[in-house]
Amino acid sequence: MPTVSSEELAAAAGVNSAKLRKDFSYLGSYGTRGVGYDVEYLVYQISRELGLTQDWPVVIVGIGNLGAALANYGGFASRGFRVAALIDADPAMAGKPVAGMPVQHTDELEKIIEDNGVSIGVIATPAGAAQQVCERLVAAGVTSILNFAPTVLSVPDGVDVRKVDLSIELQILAFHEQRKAGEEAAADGVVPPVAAKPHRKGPDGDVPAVMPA
Amino acid sequence: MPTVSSEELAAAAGVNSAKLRKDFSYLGSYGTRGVGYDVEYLVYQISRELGLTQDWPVVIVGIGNLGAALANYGGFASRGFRVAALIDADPAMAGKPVAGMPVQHTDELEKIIEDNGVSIGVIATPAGAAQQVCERLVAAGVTSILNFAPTVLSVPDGVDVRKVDLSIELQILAFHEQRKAGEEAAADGVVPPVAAKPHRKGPDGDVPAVMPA
DNA sequence: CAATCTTTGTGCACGCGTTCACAAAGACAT
DNA sequence: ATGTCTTTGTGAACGCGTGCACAAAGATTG
Repeated sequence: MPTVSSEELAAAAGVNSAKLRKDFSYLGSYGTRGVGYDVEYLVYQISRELGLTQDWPVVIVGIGNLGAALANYGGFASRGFRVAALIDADPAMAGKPVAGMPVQHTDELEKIIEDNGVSIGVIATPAGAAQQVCERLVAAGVTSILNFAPTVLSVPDGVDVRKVDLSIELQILAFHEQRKAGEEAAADGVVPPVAAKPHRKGPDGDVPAVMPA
Repeated sequence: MPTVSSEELAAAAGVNSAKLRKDFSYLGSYGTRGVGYDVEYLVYQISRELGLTQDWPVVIVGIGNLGAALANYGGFASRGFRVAALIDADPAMAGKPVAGMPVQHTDELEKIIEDNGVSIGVIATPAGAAQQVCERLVAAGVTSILNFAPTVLSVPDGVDVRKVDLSIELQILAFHEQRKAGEEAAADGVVPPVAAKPHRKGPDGDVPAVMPA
């Protein structure tokens, strides 16, 4: 029986082995003392807990470049997601195949959601259309929304929204890039604009808490 | 002179006003006691610290659906990012206009990066090509990489990589969706599969620490 | 100019998550 | 069967970030 120890997994993942064992114990995944965790059982437990063993039908609304990219993205199927439908407001798109699936018109939205028991919707429309689409999704029974449109959606209680802003990640890179440049300049004896007057150091001594590492 | 107090900002952002003041004090942004912060100066300070006032030329490699979506994304320009070039390995794409800009062939990669002083690269290629593209970017002088390809990139020290996995956000939604369903079932007296044997509760009592809220 | 009022900047304490460290459990060898 | 060795599961301690609370600063008013 193939097994792994918490120590091996921790080293591979770069985390503390005790934390890993605590997290596993939360799942109720019993390991065997002196041996480790049964790999197969562990994979199953984690998959189940994360919802990977379930079938999650999702609809993608707004089949522009981003919507098409999402429809073609291979990572969904392997994680239990099934693209139930591609929906777009443009009548010219209707019937057009994207990722081997015909695009359907927004008029069909409610019917599609009810017929497929969809509870997760992806919004990849322009910002202007997002709120309206959101409301129709929610009214039709969707309770989780992944929003790629650059707008903050307002939803009733009980509905989860996650907003993905593609430029935020770039922002973070630029922030670090800037401080790389600043450090070099400092090493050269030039005062960098950013660190010109470090009035006070943050709690971690360098990076403000609001900025992800 | 228009001003804001930390209290107002904190209420608007839904955070603690003391934390907000601490973060501001890190920036060296002096407020005026009894008055608050000068809005204009504050905006400038934060923009500068975050790198929004700088010009960040970026290249996007891999102009498929996702690359095109990124090229068309409006949120970049307003945050100091300038798309210096779109690069693709397909010779048929070369010269084709995307987002009002001709796609250039991978052969030009090194020259483009050096000519434009690019230090940030975006990889939107298929998984198979990502590592190779990454190495060429790094060799040409790029020190920050935003990776959309579903692969873990290995890079030398001093190079930052941020990986964006579009399915992770869906995963998180599905996780919460699952526990919503579990709670309903529990309320109905049915034992949900997830919470069937909660051997041990996590530190926060419910959600394991590895799962974002 | 003195008194009062508002809001900042920050020391201090509390709480939470991570890590340490070890007893208990089970495998494996003798 | 007994002892040894490995690895789990978890209580306890440590450290860090968040929030409280207040003194200092400056504006504003009489």
